[in-house]
Amino acid sequence: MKLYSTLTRDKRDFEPAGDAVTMYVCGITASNSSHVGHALSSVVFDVLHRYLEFRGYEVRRVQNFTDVDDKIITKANEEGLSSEEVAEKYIEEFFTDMDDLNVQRATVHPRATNEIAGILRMIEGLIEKGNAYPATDESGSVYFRVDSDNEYGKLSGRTVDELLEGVRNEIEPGKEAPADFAVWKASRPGEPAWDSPWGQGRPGWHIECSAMALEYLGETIDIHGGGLDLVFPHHENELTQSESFTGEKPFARFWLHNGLLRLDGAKMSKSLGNLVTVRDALDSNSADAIRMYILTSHYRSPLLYDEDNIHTQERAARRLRQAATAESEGNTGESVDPAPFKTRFIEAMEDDMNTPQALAAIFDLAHEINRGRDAGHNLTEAQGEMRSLVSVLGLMLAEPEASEDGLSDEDIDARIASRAEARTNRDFAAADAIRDELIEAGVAIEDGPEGTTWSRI
RNA sequence: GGCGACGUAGCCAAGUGGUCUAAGGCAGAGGUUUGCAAAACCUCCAUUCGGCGGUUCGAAUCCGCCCGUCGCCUCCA
Repeated sequence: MKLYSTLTRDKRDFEPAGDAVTMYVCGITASNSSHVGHALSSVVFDVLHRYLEFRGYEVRRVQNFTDVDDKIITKANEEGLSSEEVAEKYIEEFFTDMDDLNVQRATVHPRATNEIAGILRMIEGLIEKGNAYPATDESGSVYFRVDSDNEYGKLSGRTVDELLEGVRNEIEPGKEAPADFAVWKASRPGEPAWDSPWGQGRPGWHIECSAMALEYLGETIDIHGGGLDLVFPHHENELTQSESFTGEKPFARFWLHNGLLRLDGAKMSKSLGNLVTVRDALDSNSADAIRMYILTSHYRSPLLYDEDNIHTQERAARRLRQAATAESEGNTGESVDPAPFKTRFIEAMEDDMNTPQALAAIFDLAHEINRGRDAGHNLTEAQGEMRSLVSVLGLMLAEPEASEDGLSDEDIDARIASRAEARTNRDFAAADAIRDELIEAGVAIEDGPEGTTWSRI
């Protein structure tokens, strides 16, 4: 499989260094409900995980939670809760959202606050090696000395000089140089805090990920993933900390970054106030439609959130569902051969996870199955293969469930029976009225040779 | 200001030197089927890839300029 790495800026053949693929994906900061941008990133790496397993690899994926940071503390103060309670609430919500999106759990979901010991070991090691130093103003914070790594900037393609050309560079007291960043933050009274050799404090954001990757995946990991907005400073800092601490390079063999979701032309983010939460999206769209919308564009491209465009995927999803459940009307002895479509699917996925092409192959297979159905060919093998390929993309092709205020299955069956009677009596006006009523209630019906079937839409 | 990405049919979106007379989805048109529909199937739907030049036997794909959109440089998937 070829994958594009942000570090080398090209596509390269990917093989895991060890027996299992080790993958670290940056998770959320548990200070708010997850939005569709988080869903995008999670779906992308979920599909990568599923595909690698489909190709026979064992995958060890770690996705962390940042459960202590300034925003969580602010939120806790606003809501009169503890930091832990806020984090717990949004972590649970994240899992519910992701379950509903059919995103599989990572192998491990570590939380920063459970990893303090490893974080402290790492900071102490960095100080010993001269890569970090306690704040010069004795505040109790610890900073990473960017100057100690002459390769700093290699991931984001920036030099320290360029970074300093940024508009604002307030030099925090206690820093030796403006580009240095905190690995340990001294806490103020009332904030969550842990004991350390430098006093009470909490870990800096970047060091958490370095420590958790080391703890659960080792000194060198195969794939590091996250949103494109994390390249700088988060991943740049994580990289320099990890390589400085372990002395092993590379920290990550492949750096994968998904393109960002935009809304009304701007990136979806809390600070801009243009959020659509995962829950909002799931309230008006099926998980399959949301996943298909994400997967019809390449993962590295930016994606514009558009409710109408997502909704059109419902119809596309239905098309696949129909093909997967179609029943052949004859028995010619011939079978629909899925092999060429499976080959196309694999070739597409092998090329830096080209899910739009992979989906195109699935749609063509669906087309072939439908043709085979009309021709009376055997569909069993093709439909089995189709379900297998579709599941690599995490699509469920499930019938929509009955909504609480909708008609029950029994109600629907009863109405269809009345309609059948009306049709037998050639009272088409009455029959059509029942059909319109069912459509209004979200039930589509189909008259076939063996009677009427229905499905929720 | 610095760094970078993108501009393909009505809409979404692959493709990045010849297999492109450009995938797939949605929408649309005609036909088969149907009491009528729906779904399905068949056929059609960009001589063209923001504009203008250039390189090349050959460019949507490379180079230059221009126009337009967007991202990062600060918390962010």
